[in-house]
Amino acid sequence: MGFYENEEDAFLPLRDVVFKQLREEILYGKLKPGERLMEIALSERLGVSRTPVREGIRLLEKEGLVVMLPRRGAHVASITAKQLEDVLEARRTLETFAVNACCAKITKTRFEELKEANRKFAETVETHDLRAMADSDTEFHNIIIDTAGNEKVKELLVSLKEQIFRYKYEFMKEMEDPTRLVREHNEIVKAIGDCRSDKAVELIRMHIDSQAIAIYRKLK
Amino acid sequence: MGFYENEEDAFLPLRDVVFKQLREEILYGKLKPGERLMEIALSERLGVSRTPVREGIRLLEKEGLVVMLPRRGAHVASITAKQLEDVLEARRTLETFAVNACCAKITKTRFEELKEANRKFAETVETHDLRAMADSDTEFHNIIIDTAGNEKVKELLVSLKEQIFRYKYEFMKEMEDPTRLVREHNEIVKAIGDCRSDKAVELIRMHIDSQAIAIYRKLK
DNA sequence: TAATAATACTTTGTATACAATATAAAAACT
DNA sequence: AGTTTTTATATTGTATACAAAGTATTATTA
Repeated sequence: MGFYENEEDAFLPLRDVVFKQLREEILYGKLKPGERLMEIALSERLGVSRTPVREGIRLLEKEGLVVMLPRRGAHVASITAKQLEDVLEARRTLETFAVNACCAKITKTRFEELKEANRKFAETVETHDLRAMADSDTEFHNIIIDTAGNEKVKELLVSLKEQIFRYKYEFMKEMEDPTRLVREHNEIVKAIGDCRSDKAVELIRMHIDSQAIAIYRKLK
Repeated sequence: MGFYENEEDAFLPLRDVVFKQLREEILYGKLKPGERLMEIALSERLGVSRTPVREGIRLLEKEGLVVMLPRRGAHVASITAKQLEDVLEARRTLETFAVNACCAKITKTRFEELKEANRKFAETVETHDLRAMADSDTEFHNIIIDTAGNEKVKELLVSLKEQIFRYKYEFMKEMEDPTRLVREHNEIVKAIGDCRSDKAVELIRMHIDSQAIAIYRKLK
C-alpha cells in the first residue's frame, strides 16, 4: 500500500486495511460480482504480501462479500434473486424493529439530527452525485438505527446492507425521481416525531419494499 | 491435526477445520471467555502451522466468538449484560419473523418432523445429558427456522445463538425443571398446527424471554 | 481434424522465517 | 525497599518459500 489513504489506517493491521480497501471496491463496483480475487495480483496492487491479503479475504468471506471456491480462490459474491429476497426480508425485519425502538427512545436532539440528516440527503439528491447520495441516505437510516440503541442489530444491518449495496447503487443510477426518497424520509421523520411507531414501522416497510422491488426488477 | 475427527473434514481447508474445532471448544466451554488464544500453542496442539490457525481465528472473529486486541492477540469473547440483551433482542426479532413465516409455509410432513423433534427433545431431557439436550433443542428450533425458508435469517440466527450458547449451556446446568421447555415447545407446536401465527409468535417470544431472563440473572 | 494424453504453468494451501512490538525479568538507581 | 531503566523473552504481524492441486497448452494418436 505504501502510503495510507486515511491516517487512522496507519495503526490498523494490514489485514484490516486490505479488508476495508477491498470492501470499498466491491461496494462501489470497481470489483464486480463474480470477479476472481487472485492473491498475488492483489498483494502486488496493494503493496503487501499474500498473508494480510488472505486474512483480509477471510474477513470479507464472513462479511458475505466474497465466496470461496475450494482450491479455486475467492470470488466477489454475486447474488441470486432468492438470496436478494432473503437479505431484504431480514433487513426489513431488523429495521422494523429498529424504527420501533427508535420511536420509544428518541430524544429532542436526536430528532433534530434526523431532520438535519434528511435535509443533507435532499441536498445531495440535487447534486446528482450518486456516491454522496448513497452515503447520506445511509447516514439518515443510521441515525434511526443508532437511536434504537442495539449494537448487534446495527452490526447485522450494516452487513446485510453491504451485501445488496452494489445492486442498490446500480439501481439508483437509473432512478427516475430520487426526490421521492426524500419525501418518504420526511414522512418517516414525521411519524417518529409524532410518536406514531406503528405508522413509522409501516412507512419504513414500504420504503424498503419499494427499493426491494426496483432492485429485484433490475436483477432480472 | 494428523487425523480427522469427521471424514468430511478431510476435504476442508485446514483453516475451516481449525475454525470448527475452536468454535466447538468455545461453545462447549473448553475454552473459556476471556481466555487468550495463542497461535503457537494452538498450532502445536492442533498439529498445523500458524497460517491456518490465524485464518481460522479471522473467521471466529467475524463470527463474534473471539475479539482481537491489537498486538495482543485473540481472546475468547466474553459478553457484557448489555451485549447479551442486544443479542437476545436481535434473536427474538428474527425468530419471531421465522415462526410467523413458518406458520404460513408449513406442510404436513414438516409438522410431523417438528412434533418428532420435540419428542426427541423430551427424551434427551430425561437422560439429563446436557450436551444432547442442547443439541436436540437446537434441532427443534431449526425445523421452525428451516420451514421459514429464509437462508439469511437462518445464518444470522445461527451466529446469534452461538454468541450466547456458552451462557445458555451454563444456565441449563442449573435449571430446576427442564421439562418446562418441553411443554413450551408443545404449546408452540400446537399453535403452529392450528395456524395461529399470532399465538405462536407470542409463545416463542415468551420462550426466548424466559431463557433470556435466566441467563441474564446468571451473568450477574 | 477431433479427441485424448502429456507437459508446463498458475494459483491456492500450508509451513517457515524474519521484523516489530509487547510482556517479563533483571539490574541500576534513589 | 521501592521505583525506574535496561535487557531478555515471547508473541503477534508480515513476508517468503515450498507443496499440492488446478488450468492451459502442446503434443500425440485415432
